[in-house]
Amino acid sequence: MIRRATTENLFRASEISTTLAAMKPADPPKPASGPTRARAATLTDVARLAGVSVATASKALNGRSQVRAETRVRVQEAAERLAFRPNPLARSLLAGRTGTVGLLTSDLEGRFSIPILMGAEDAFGAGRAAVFLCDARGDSIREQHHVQALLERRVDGLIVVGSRTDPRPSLGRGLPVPVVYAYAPSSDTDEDLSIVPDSVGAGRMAVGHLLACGRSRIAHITGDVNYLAARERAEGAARAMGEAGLHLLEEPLYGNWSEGWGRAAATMLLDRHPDLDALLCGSDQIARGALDILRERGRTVPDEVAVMGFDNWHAVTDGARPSLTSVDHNLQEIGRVAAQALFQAIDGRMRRGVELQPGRVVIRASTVALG
Amino acid sequence: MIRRATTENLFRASEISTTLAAMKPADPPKPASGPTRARAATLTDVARLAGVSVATASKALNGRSQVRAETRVRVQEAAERLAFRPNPLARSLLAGRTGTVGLLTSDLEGRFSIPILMGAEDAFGAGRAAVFLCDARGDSIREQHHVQALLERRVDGLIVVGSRTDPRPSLGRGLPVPVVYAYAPSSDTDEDLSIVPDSVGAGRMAVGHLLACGRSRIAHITGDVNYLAARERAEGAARAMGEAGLHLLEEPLYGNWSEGWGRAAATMLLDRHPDLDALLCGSDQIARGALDILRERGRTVPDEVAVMGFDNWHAVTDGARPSLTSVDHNLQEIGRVAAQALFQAIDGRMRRGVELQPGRVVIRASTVALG
DNA sequence: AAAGACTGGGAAAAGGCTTTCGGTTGGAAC
DNA sequence: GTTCCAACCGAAAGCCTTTTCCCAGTCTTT
Repeated sequence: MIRRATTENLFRASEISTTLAAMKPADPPKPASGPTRARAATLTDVARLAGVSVATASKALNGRSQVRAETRVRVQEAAERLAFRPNPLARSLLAGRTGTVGLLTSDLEGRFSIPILMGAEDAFGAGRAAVFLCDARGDSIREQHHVQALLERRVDGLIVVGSRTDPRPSLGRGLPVPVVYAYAPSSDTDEDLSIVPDSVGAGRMAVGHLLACGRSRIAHITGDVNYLAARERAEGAARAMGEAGLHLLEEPLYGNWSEGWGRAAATMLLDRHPDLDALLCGSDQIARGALDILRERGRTVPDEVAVMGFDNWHAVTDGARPSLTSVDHNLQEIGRVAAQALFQAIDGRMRRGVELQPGRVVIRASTVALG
Repeated sequence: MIRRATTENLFRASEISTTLAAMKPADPPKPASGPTRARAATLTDVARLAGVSVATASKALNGRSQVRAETRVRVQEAAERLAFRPNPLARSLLAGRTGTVGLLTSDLEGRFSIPILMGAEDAFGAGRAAVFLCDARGDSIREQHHVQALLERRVDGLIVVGSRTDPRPSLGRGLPVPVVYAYAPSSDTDEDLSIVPDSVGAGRMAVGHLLACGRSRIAHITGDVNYLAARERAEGAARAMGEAGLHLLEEPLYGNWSEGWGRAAATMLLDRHPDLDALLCGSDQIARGALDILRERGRTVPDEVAVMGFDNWHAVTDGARPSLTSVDHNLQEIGRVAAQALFQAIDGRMRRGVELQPGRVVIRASTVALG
């Protein structure tokens, strides 16, 4: 059966939640008219089938030592037969730990959050913790709300993923569980742990690659000056030039992160420095714009001018002509490291401060050694 | 403090998990050396402070009728004072429902999953359910594994998000909780519910827009023929032409989803049909490639040739010259509808079959009325 | 042979909450 | 003065698992 959505079933989620406590106290809601499903086997069932007490059954299944081997086998077989799965609710009610963590993103749209989230999900999955995903959509009220909801659910810890590398307000020191900040560091650097990309290092690394290609007349176009990432990459680039006894052709050109700005800035630079032999662009999109202008002006890439970007965004780098060399920030690794640090913190070994994760240069066709 | 990652703390998550039950039965693990945190207030605390029994406290806070108004207020104030939050573990242990759902994606990288996930997360958040995120990375073994893990956690339902609109294997009929498939429909259309984009309708809609712009010599370049989405959009496009008493200039050109293919196909088409006045491209990236060729050939867009794509991927549409008209599949809405349907299913009102969600044309500068 | 040391196993408590059911009160009805 | 009925409240059971503690054997020691 194929049905097309009509207006009648296109209503919003807000209408779903069962009407909340009106003014008048109401008595038990209708007795769940849903189909009765077969009840899952409990430890009691297993114990009965194996002919032992629940205590023994528990010990047998959890590998405690006070059980005879033969009894253990009998219990295990019983558990197998009944497809018994211990109820994690009961288990964590007792243990105080739930084996869950909260992953709080500020905006899922941002393409930077996703790889981090993947890395974290991966690490947690391997460590047998489940991840609650919450998206605050850049709204701090909503964020606060989600934090409360997660704490009520007794998560064992939180990872807060930002969408920019600029410091963000800390969730505060009073939380009952450890928190790790990823990508966007917490402003409370003394107390909190943050895992962030090494932007200065990335800038340095990029220039290093261009220098290694024999380029020396290098200009830098980058994005919004209000982004710490832009300023730090520029700083790293300038330092790397300085250490080689060189200077950028001129001060970095700040603008925004768009292709349009890449085109505009590249046009200006080509007019002012017709002899430039490399263009370092603050993002792949800016680089993409610059590439378009270079082709229109008849400057061959990479022979006459080498071009590189940041972010290693495949959709952009691979479609470019020629394909674009770019600095990858290893975001997935940031997610993994954050998850691993959170595990440690939950175990009582909390690290603090800001930890920088190195990036790497991914070489494609837009850069090549001179001559 | 700022630290740079060194090899010693760059180890993998797999090393984290505490060594699993070796052959020899082992006794209780070390007694959690973590710092002791202030215990959260329980219902018992509230009851004591309010001078009532836990039973009354529970009834007062849950709006049951058997409580005097004055007593209720006293309990509420006590709860307030202690910042009491009911422990959801205890609550759902009793109720059988956890208020959690599993969101199973096949690949987080795919940019199609993300908006769906956002829509679902949004709807669930509004309905006060928490979302467990799991990424199967396109591996069915891993998927099975995650399903088991989610069921063990007693989720109330599952949403399975695919990365292509081609049907995918059903998780099966034996599951103890309802499942809704989003984007990729289940192959078991009789039993399962799937919410998918209306690709035929999208193709029809696109051609409709071009016809409305007064175009009639229209060609269609699209992606991989193995993708149902490609074939269905082409079908919709062909039908819309037929209904207008027209035909596409030639059969749809299938290739892949890249800019490179867009350039190659556009080149061929311009050679064969120099008089074409519109190019319908199966993805924004393909359209982007086509735009590049048109500009290089000196054909003005949109005056001479109108161009449009599918997916409404902002990063691509906005940077294009001129900005690209595209069909948006309303993926976020698909996520929302799926979440809402799952809620209903959990309440015992399960829908079945395949439900199509309509897309919409987002008009930008690459299409305009002729003359 | 008596005392101690293990071993295997069970009873019971704990964890926090909801719900059932029975008991108490005060007032209205007879 | 009894009977009945609400309204209100509390004791206790139940959800499912883990852990502590104790008991009954069995095996070593002197």
